Amino acid sequence: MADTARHSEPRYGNRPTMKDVAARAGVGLKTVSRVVNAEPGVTPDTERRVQEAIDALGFRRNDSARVLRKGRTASIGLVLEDLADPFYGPLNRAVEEVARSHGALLINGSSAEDPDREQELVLALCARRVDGLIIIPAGHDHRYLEPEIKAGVATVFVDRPAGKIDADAVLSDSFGGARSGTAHLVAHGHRRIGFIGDQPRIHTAVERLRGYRAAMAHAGLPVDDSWVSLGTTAPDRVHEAVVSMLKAPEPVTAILTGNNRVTVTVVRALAAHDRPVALVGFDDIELADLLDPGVTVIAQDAATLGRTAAERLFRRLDGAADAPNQVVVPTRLIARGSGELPPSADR
Amino acid sequence: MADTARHSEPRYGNRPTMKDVAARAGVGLKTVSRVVNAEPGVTPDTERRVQEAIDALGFRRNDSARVLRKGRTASIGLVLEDLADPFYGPLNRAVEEVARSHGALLINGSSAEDPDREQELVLALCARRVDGLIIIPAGHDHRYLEPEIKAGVATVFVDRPAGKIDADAVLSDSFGGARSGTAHLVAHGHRRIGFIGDQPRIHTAVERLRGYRAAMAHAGLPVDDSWVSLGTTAPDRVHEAVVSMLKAPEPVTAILTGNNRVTVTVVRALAAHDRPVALVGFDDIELADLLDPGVTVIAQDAATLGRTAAERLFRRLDGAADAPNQVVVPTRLIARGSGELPPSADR
DNA sequence: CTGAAAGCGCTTACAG
DNA sequence: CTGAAAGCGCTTACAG
Repeated sequence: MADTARHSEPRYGNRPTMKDVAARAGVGLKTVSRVVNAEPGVTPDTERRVQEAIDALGFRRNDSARVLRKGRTASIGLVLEDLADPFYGPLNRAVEEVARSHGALLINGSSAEDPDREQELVLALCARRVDGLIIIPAGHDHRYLEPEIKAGVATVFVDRPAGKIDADAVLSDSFGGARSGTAHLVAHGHRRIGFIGDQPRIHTAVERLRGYRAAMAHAGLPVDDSWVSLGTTAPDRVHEAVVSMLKAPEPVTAILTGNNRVTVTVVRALAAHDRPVALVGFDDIELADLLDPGVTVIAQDAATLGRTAAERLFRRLDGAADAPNQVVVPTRLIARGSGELPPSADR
Repeated sequence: MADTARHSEPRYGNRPTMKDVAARAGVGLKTVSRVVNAEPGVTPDTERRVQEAIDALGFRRNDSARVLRKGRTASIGLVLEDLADPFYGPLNRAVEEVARSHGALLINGSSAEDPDREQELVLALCARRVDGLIIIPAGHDHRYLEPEIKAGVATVFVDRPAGKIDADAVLSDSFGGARSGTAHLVAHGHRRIGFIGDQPRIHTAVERLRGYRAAMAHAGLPVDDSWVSLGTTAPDRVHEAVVSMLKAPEPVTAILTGNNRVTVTVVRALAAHDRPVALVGFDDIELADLLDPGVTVIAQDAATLGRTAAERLFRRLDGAADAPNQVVVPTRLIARGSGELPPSADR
């Protein structure tokens, strides 16, 4: 009764509050709260009066205030590498669906493969007090997250593991996938096989290289340094790598690529090449079956990756306190033609 | 001094607050606030003491509480159709970049082309008091948003216009794009051209159909009912549409598709067909240049769509109060072969 | 330079 | 069935 109507500074809006509704309906604040939250213990008549006031004023509960009092924000953060990368679309959507089924909203953003930007974004999300975080890490040192995790922010890494901290992670079987893709090429008669991957500071790039090397070693095949190229996925860089591998005195007869962006560029480069070169790509790509030859790939299940990570997160939020663990999601080789080409006649 | 340490209920965490920091540093709350927000008027010595307390406790400002007091949440909502659809990836990312440059976080979600889900999501975002909304609408009646917009939630529609309310919108030139794509096919000698589009309740689907019809009319060509098929983008549905158009006594010799998902299915269907059929697709698709023939498309600029919408939104938030308007982003025809095929010999 | 009080819009824990 | 008071963790507007 003391401080009724001191209007606030120009904010974006000037929305009615529960206090306004209470005043208009001639009831107490708590009664409005009961109606808004469908709590029992309100006579139909009172409820009707409150509801009328709500409708007349266009009241909508401010969940930001609610959240402050309740302690949970019912929101989770998802930090991925690039919202525009089609590989992450299904992962993003899968996380959203799980969040939705738990009544939580999804805040997300791109790290742009920049560790500083990742940290900035993650900490901004912590400051907003998201209940949990799902992170596709760009950096390799996540000790900055320790105080947050200790303070109760559930965190699950996906696609790549956390660096220097012990945390839940859901990963694709990069090593196994690359190994089986390479073995597939070997089985089709190739002995000089190139590998073009992403930057070596990216975990999956290193794992896939390891898988490639393991398969080559298993087959008793040497790996020439010039057959391996790790770097950015910029088309120019990848294109040069292809050209140099094919121009060498002992040119490769097959190539294994480290991810979808590399695959696309390699397909373009090979289309311009005179001699057929076999190709197995990591990650499935749209229309791969319609190219000539169809592109043989090691497909990851991005949706399963996202769903598994989100389910793990909500289990943590529901109190699961077991030790952090890693889940590995299998990959699947899909033969479509490019990986089954025989080596072209040795010069 | 009265209510020092009454520990709260089990929430997710139990983080230190400014009060804790103040107590530990032996200063007032406001002094902590000054240090945390880098406001002037704190002696170096005091600042150091506060900073030490912050570090020791692992304090991080609760932006949720800050936001409640300040009135702006520094977050915007983006509601699109499907986070997994590659068409929306670049749009999503473009919105994120603009938001980021304004210090705002992005909350987003999928409507799954369901008007009820759209409304539910939008209102949840309003309850969180996002400063603004960018919406790719699924529904056709947005009057439910009127109280929110009146209350100050800036809103920009993108890709499709709002229904039954006057609001900013940023759209692709669907009509013009479809018209020029159709005219392109006519110029290459086609007279029986099919159109396979999305569901007629989707604005862009209708506009593209209109563009198709306008071009046909302009060329003095009749349009047989059996040449037009609107419906879901489910592969089965689209496949059937293709088959039926090609089986007719007067089969079409060219097809214009209404979006990327339809295009992909049509490409697959045509690959299995004996006779070449010309194709122009709405939306560019990855690897379109590598197919044989390359797929001629009407490319939309999804990133420009997103960037333009987000910039409009922040201009509104900065006070721009001019009447709602529509911005139309041009499309671009990219000839790659499939749209330049001549009509195959008349039966 | 520093801090106590009031308030942002809700919910919690009580008391009637 | 109903509501006044206190509090969530900050910032605002003052006063010293």
